Amino acid sequence: MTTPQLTLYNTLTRTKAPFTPLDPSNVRMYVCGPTVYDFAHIGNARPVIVFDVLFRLLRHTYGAEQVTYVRNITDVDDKINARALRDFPNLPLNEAIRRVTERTEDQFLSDVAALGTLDPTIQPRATDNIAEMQTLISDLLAKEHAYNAAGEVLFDVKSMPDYGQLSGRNLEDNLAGARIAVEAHKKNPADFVLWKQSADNEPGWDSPWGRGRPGWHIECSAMSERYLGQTFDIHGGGLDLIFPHHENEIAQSRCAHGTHAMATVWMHNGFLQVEGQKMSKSLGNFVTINDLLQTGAMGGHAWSGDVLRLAMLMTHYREPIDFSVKRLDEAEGKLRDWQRAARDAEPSDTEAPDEAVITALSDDLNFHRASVAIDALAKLAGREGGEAFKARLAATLTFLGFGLDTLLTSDDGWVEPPHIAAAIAQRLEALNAKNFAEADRLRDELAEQGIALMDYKDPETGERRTKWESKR
RNA sequence: GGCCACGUGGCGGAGUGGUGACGCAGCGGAUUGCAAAUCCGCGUACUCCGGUUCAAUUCCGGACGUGGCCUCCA
Repeated sequence: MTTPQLTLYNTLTRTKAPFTPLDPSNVRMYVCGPTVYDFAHIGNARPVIVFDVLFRLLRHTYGAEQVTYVRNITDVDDKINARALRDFPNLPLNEAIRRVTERTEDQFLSDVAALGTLDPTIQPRATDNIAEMQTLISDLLAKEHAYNAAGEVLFDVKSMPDYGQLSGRNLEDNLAGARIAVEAHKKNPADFVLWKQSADNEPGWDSPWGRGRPGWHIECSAMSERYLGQTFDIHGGGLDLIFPHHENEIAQSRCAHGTHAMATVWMHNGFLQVEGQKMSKSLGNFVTINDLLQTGAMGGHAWSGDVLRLAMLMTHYREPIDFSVKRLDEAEGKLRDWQRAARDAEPSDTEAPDEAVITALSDDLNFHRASVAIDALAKLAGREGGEAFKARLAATLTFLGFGLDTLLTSDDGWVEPPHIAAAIAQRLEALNAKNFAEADRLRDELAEQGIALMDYKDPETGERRTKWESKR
């Protein structure tokens, strides 16, 4: 079977087009990662999950060793400084910052691992790439795309004739907005900082322009160049990064290198609301990945990471999502159906994921269409003689980053709490004595604990058996 | 104010210039001590107004609505 042609929507051209890697033996993707100052929220999880699916698809299409995926860790930022001062007021600043960034980075990595994501090939930190950033800034100054003013190095947007291509805005539009505070030392209000000076109580690095720290966009230009080259295939992130972040990355990289493109395809995931409202701390509906994994912040109980993953993928990545308990319930039900259907699949290293799933994903990551194919597969797997379908279903779920038994309970040697086994045995005794009232009482008692019983006949002996699952 | 997305049945969500995808929920049936699970069956939706067309939910224009960006933000 031939591999379907991958097509992707490109923000740069606002169209969907066939994807052709610059070098099929090394397909290169860069995704903007977290700024490590606080728990990642559920909105942060979306690009992580979406681009993980793309990473998996690229590995499937071009070969696992032929894909390089870089996701950075931003560990220099004024929000980090503020957090360090707040949380560790008695430590020296550098030590306090290190505590904040290490703790937050560890939390992020364990959160996203729970979401079923593969590790990116490389996860560079901004602070390990300061020298590279300085080289870029020097190049920009040498080519007169940047200037030094009031102790800052600024990018001169007027020096780039086609600035604004990605976001579809021009400098006049930006001026029309007129809400940008015009700073006197800027030649143009849209000019942005490449390097700024640090006070003694701020983190800083020595540079030709004095002790200071990098601006907000330069790190991605530096790290993508270092690990992926001056021009690479795919650059991804959230919708909100189109402007100014990605626009300015493009400006820096292209002007420094004299290239006509930084990345061929620019992909942006849509935004997310929580229960129909914009997520914000003031509304009190700010939900972190960790809240969902560990607490009852949404729906009164914790959720499995792969349920969060499916809830996120149920909607096309470019569409807005209303993240809600109802959605999570639906995702959990669907994933449980899939896991049940794949139960007892023969383990196999050679079984390939379902072709219809690959085809659907190859059409600009149409995950929902893929899930329809999985539904069909699950139905076939559940039937008599569905062994081959089971194996393919299991391979498909694994390929997509879902667990095979995270939602299963009493079957497959799942650990059964003794009190449940005892109650089930008692109930079967009552049933054999035709004492239905007592049997129903026991069943209700378990139901109150969230344990749902299901009776069925043993296929061999015709005897009544009872299985259970936790039900919320 | 400028720029950019998007508006499909109770909900989620594909897709298409011409016989209502699919899932969840719901309803009916089989099965069951009763349930659950499972299986079978059931749904005349495409924001509004114009235009193009033999034919539009699908193409074009406008209106309205929602969301995003223009300031750190996934």
